[in-house]
Amino acid sequence: MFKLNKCLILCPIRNTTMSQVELNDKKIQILEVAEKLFSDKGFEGTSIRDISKHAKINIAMVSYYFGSKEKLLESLIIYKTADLKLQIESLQHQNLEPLDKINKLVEIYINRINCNRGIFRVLHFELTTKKREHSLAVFTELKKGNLRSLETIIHEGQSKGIFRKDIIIPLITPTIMGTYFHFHMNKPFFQELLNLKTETLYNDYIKDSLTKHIQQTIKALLVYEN
Amino acid sequence: MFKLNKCLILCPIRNTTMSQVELNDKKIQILEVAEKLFSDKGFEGTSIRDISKHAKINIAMVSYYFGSKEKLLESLIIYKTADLKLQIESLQHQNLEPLDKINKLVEIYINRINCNRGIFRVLHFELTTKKREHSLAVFTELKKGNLRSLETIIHEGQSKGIFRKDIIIPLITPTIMGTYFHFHMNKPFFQELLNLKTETLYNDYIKDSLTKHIQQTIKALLVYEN
Amino acid sequence: MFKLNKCLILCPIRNTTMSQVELNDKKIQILEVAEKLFSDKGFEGTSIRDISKHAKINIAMVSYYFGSKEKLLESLIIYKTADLKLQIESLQHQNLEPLDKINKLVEIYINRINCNRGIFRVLHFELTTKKREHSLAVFTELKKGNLRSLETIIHEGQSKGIFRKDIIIPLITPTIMGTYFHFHMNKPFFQELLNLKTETLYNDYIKDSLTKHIQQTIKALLVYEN
Amino acid sequence: MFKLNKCLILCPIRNTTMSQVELNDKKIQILEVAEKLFSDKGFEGTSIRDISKHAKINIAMVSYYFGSKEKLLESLIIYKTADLKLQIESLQHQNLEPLDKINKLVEIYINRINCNRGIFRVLHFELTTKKREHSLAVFTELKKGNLRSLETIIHEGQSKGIFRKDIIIPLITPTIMGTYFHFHMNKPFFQELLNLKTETLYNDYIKDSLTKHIQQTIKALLVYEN
DNA sequence: AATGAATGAGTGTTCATTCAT
DNA sequence: CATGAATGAACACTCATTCAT
Repeated sequence: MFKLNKCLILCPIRNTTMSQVELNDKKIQILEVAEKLFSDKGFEGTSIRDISKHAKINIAMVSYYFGSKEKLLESLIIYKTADLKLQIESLQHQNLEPLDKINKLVEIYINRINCNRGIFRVLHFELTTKKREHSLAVFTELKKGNLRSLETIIHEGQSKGIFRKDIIIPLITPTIMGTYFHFHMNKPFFQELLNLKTETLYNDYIKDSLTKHIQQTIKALLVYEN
Repeated sequence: MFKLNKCLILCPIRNTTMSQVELNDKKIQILEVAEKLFSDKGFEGTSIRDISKHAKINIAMVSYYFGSKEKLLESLIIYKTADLKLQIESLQHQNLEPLDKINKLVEIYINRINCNRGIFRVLHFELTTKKREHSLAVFTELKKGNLRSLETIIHEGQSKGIFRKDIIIPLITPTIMGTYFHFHMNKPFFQELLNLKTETLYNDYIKDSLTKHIQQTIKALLVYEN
Repeated sequence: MFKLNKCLILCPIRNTTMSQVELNDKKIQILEVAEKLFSDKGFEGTSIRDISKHAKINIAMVSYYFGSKEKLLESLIIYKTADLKLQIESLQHQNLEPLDKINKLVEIYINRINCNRGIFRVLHFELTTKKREHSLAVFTELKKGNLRSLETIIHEGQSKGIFRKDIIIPLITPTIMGTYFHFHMNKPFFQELLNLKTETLYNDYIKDSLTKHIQQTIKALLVYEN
Repeated sequence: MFKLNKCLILCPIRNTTMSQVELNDKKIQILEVAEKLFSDKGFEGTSIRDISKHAKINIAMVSYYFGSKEKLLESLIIYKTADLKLQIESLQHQNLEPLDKINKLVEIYINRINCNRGIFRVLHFELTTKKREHSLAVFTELKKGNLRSLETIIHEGQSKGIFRKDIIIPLITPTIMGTYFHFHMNKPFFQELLNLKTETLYNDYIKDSLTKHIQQTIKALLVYEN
């Protein structure tokens, strides 16, 4: 329960005014459905008819509201990534030890991604496809910002003598995010292996064990000296 | 040069007889083209027309040879994953220290995946889609086998007192593989960030710096004591 | 300058009350835009969206004002052909020699059609389509009236012994109008051929050379004896 | 009967090898249907469904055979205009008086256009639309060639002192063709007016009276001196 | 054994029109 | 009175697949 709340707080706030398109309830409904279907079946594997059926709206509404299927994807990405950046940035101004900041950062990352599985899946599936290199700009900016935040924290730890210096900082994010993604991509495999039969068990495992594993891994990498 | 050879040796041997379907040159040609296109544009984003055009074969050949587009994907997976398992298994019988075995294992993993980028991308993109949970069996067996090999090595290190014991072994593979995948999925991002303008530079970075980063990370995780 | 004025005088007077529909400024605006677009791209090739965009009105206005796209076309034809008939009729009561009357008639015809290129194009393109045989009534009446006027003049000339008698009067109008239309339908061809680079040059050519050619042709036909 | 034969002889020979696309029977069937429908309802007013229904072929065949609806139109134009030029050219080498040549030319023109009503309607309707200026090239060349033939004949007549010299030759074609077109465009009007109830009567009127009217007109224009 | 021809189902999109406000 | 939102039908076109040869 507590965790669920935590997640909701971190999830993107609905109906917030967006820079590009106004979002009424029906648009949001379409976006939510699209996120789920794109995430489940991929962009090309999802037809506008699918979306309209699940969202219980007329077929023509998607083109009417978003212009095209492609633009729907763009709107979806903008909508869902709108407030992703902020929390990481705020972290570096908190009064915490570098290691605690890193642990916190990992927790935020995993929690945030896990709450937004759908869109992150889309981001990874569709944006890395050569066809759609274009919509990548927003996502790239997000990654750059996050990397800068991470660098600030690690440099702080390095100058305090806590973190070792022979590490490649840009490769730390792949380790954090990649561990989560690889785990989640192989969800059925790990559900069977680790006996995580229900969604709740699976989610709890991510929030507890997996998060802890990643924190432990990053800590070891940053602190351990040969 | 040396590395390229190494890679070629590890890559799946062409024309090897397969259990299910006989592969003549034309079938292989189709499979190779399919791998590239599926990897670039996804399964749904690739049409049989695309494949037949690139493979310079008749459009009806794909259905004729493989039965359907879906079955082409299955054949592709079987074809490309056929000899993936063997080398990891042989590792545990080599006369090496546990840590060296781990380092070797990471190297083999990354090298193998990197040589087979295309099919791994397909495996991650298409097999994790709900639509195609079915073809997963082969892949699952592979993962289980690899996990057993890893466990053997780590248990050896643990019983020798070299590796710590409070680690979750099944989560180590996600860290190894996930780091690579996340890096590769964001190829354009890292190419710009790390100034890896050419394919050669990019590949060398993976084989040197990225592999070393993962080895360093896993080592730290296994060896470091709080 | 003089000719331009002349043209304006002959053009349909705006805001005149019509029998069937009242025309406010917005309706007229729509009609004018519709004429241009129908003329340029055809009836089927023009969408209500096009019209509403160019006329800067709401998309629903067209259906609201005119009932349907089809009825808009009808309204357009009625609106634009409303005062076409009058001037020809008045001609026969003027105190002129038959040949001068014919010359005058040709001039009026060509000038009038040229001033109303748009609607005449629509009349020829869309009304001759089997789909829309129905709206033809107005146009037919117009043609009948004009033919009667022409007959009166020619009969006058024939009874005066000026015009030959072995001519088929109803075929004279096709020669007059057809020459103009065929010229105008091949506008780009003749603009290149006759070096009529600007709109002004093109219009002047019609008002001078083309009109004279038609007058010369009709005169020869009427007067020449084998 | 005789006239029908004459027409058939002049009409484009089917199944003749074409430069660009091979035409099998089904393609020709589609082209014939397309010609009729485009002629009746315009290009935009005709849907691929219409064509496929009338030609009793699958909807997909049109795109399959011709690539697109637009390209179908192009193929149609090329197919139907392929052999239009030749006959006019051959005329100037015949041993005839200039006036007879002109009469012959008018007869050929009218006969040819009348036999190919459908395509000429398309040529005039669709090619003069701004949208499709592109496919015009073939047609333009045809017109230029025809104009040159006409000029040769008239110059011959002028140098022999038979034809007057104060005429604008390029405007003669509009008079010939335009008279026919305007007559045909107003087919229902003239059918009623001239009591041409059947198709045969209508066609005979064109071949006799209309042709004679045009010949008479052009002769008068060329020969008559003020 | 291999393929060109053909097809029905499905794609994303645009259409003219309606209707509640 | 006027309009933004919404809709079902139709659009051109592409899809994977089949089948006669």
